[in-house]
Amino acid sequence: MSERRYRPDEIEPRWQALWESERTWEVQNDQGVDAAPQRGRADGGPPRSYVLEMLPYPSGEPHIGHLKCYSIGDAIAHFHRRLGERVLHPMGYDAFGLPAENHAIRTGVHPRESTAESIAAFQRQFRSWGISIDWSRELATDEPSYYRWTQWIFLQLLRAGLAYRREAAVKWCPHDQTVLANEQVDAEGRCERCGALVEVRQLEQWFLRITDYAERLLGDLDSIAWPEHVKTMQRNWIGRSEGAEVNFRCEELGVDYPVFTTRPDTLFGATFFVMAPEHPDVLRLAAGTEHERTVHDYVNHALTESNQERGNAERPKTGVPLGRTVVNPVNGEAIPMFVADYVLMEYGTGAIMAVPAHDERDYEFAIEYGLPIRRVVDGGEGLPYTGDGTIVDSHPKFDGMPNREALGAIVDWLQSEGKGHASVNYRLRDWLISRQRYWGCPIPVVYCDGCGLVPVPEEDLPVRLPDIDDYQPKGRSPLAAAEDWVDTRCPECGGRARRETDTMDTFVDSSWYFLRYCDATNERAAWDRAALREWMPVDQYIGGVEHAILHLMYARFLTKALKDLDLLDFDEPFRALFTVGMVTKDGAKMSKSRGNVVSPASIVERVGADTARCYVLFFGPPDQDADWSDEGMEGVHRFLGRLWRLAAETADAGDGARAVPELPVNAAGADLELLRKTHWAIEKVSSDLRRFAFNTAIAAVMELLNDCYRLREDVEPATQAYAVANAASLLFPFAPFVGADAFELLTGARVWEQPWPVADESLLEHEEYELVCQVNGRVRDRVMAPSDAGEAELVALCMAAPNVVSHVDGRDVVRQVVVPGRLVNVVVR
RNA sequence: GCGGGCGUGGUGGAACCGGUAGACACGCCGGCCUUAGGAGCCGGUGGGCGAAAGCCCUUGGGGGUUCAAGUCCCUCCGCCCGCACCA
Repeated sequence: MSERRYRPDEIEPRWQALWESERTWEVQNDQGVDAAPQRGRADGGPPRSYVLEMLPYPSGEPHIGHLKCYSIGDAIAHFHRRLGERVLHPMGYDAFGLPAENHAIRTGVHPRESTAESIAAFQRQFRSWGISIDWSRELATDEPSYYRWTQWIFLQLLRAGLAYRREAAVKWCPHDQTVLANEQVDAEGRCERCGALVEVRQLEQWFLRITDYAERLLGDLDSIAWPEHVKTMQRNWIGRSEGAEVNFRCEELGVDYPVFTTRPDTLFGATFFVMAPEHPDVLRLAAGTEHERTVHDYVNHALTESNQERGNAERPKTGVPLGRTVVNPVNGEAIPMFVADYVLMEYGTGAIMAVPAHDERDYEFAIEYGLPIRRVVDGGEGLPYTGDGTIVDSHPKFDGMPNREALGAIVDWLQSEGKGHASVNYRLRDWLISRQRYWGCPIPVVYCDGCGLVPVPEEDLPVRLPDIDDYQPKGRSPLAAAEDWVDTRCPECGGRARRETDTMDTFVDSSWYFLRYCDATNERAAWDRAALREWMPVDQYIGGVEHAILHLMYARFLTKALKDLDLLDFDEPFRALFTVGMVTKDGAKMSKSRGNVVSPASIVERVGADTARCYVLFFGPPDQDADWSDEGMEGVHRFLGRLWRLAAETADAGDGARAVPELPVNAAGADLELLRKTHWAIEKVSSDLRRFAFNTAIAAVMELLNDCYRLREDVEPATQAYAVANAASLLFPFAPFVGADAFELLTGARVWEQPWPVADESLLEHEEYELVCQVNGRVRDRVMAPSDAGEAELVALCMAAPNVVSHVDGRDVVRQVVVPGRLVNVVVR
């Protein structure tokens, strides 16, 4: 036998070069304008599918997490291609963003350069990994040819009133010197990027009206095939609450203050009223009262506190009286007003009715300040009581009713009296997209002294990001320093105007890139609608669970907004989602500071890309976190070597006439056994691929290969060639280089041009099987049983099994449970 | 506190619908081949008792449903994730 060695360093570059020169993975859009074929249409050619992994943020070199994500996506893409579908599998880069700018601040290197360098590294490695990308559609969000259309989308939103500008209390990161979206502030009130404690500032900012879509963002979750935990996270984030809005009137000022409550059934128990320190009327209310000074001080103190301090539910409740009262509309009672920082301006109306008997926070406050507590729901012992019960001491109309029932009745009554109405509240806030940073997409508006805010005309797009020298954050956008750029003409009156100097949150860029891939080179429009009809929505989206809220919510929102603007034809961008688990090392997240980073490039250099790809798919279910181990990887490497060598040996031993092997007929003995194993593996890998069980799919190919080795002395050469070629074919989606090379050695053919193998039903069946014989549920013996045996025959076989006989041993047989194809359980007493 | 998930050999994991627990791989042990091997091939490997046949135990703990439970139900323990002063 010749000494053949598996040499990934020779095999892999050869196939890379072929796929690159032949542009193997490119797909064309249909050109016919009228055709605008619907996806999957019977007469529209092969079915299509759109397989997409989240685009990477190019910073430095790709890491193992990228390798895992793109190995998953690539396996799915290959599988669908070989099932006969036309697969769109593109790639791009989320190239704007803070890290590149911070790097520029440190080194002076322009973000465009460092980003381009990183993109080049990603391109190199994606090719070396053999990811089957349609490179003709490649994009980067920092290219004017891309962000031109990001700006165009902004203008459409602006015109529709979905983008707006207002002054607001916003989250400000003192380190990065920029405002942040709510979503970019973590639970401790820290900037998600740099970890600095976030402050609150009043600033004029751009917002997108995502709250208009809260109900649809929530409801449409039911229509998409996403992991339940991601849907749950989005539901929590949207935070829908049903209740009522009720007006409390301050007679002294003649102003109505609406409050939102989820418990209108407890309205009669309201004994005081609380406003948030940020409420615009707080100072006005206190003015002229003896409390003016203390309110002023309290509000000032509250506003300077960090979110972290404010957000701590554990600390004692504080607040001060406003010296005013409001009237409870249900009973005409005047109750005192307070300002307290446990009431949030961002939620509801910034004011609450306080029902200390039935709310823990109000209770705590009432105890602290000696306020009356009035029970109106009879139920469990002790106060506060937040459970259900019977309404008491409220109003003859409602007393005695179960509180859930009273809730609706009270809302109806309020509504008929004009004192309130049913209402729904959301936790979701409008999306703040202004960033006082340089490396982002310029917001395409100008400010004219005469005309005010003027959108840049679409024909003048893109508003190009100018080059600057000084990236140092100064509390306003570094762009403000580019005077030549800021000074411009008003598109309406031609007079002097100044450009908007804030840039957009990078999440805007990544909220529509999947649309651009469908028509990536279109210079006249962001997309041709027919191109979107061909590919969208994405059939399978793949990416890290860390984007469960931010990116995935924004992309859904923008898709719905664009549909409402009649710019596309679907409501949801991603039909199915798969979330990729993290790769750790020694149980911890890989990081430079820990020194536990596994570099894909060095792994590929050492053992080849196939081993690296197969291993990240083999070492556990892909949606779970998994720990990297070099030893585990060696096992996969050995397996690939075994496959390749057996393919080479089998080819060498043949007569040189290579062809895709046909299924050998009339096989028996070892030949039949190996053919059965082959078809078992075909079935197993196919079904495992459909459920993203790559680890068990690869294990099935290992089993097949183990049998090829075990039986190789006993089978015909044709049988062996058939089995090994199928092993290579099944492995191709996970290890494309070895898969293609081994298959070619045996057959002379290109494996990716072969249809995915189909298991032969007759080979999946056996004429007999091992029947498990149980006595009282415990396995006592195993006997061979004919596959077509009836229940009576199976019982007889089982009862005759030696070890069953000894366990039954004259005891009474109560019953026999037969599971054909599996077991017989004899129940004795 | 609310919501979601998880707990299986020395290790990563498998068992998809309640039906042979531990596939596959790592590690370890043994054999073969070789001048040599950190190469390759073959075999063994949950724990206990036993010469063997076989028996007993075993999926975080306890209880239950069932002919049959890793899987379903209850309960407790531990871990992970998301949300959280959200009215």
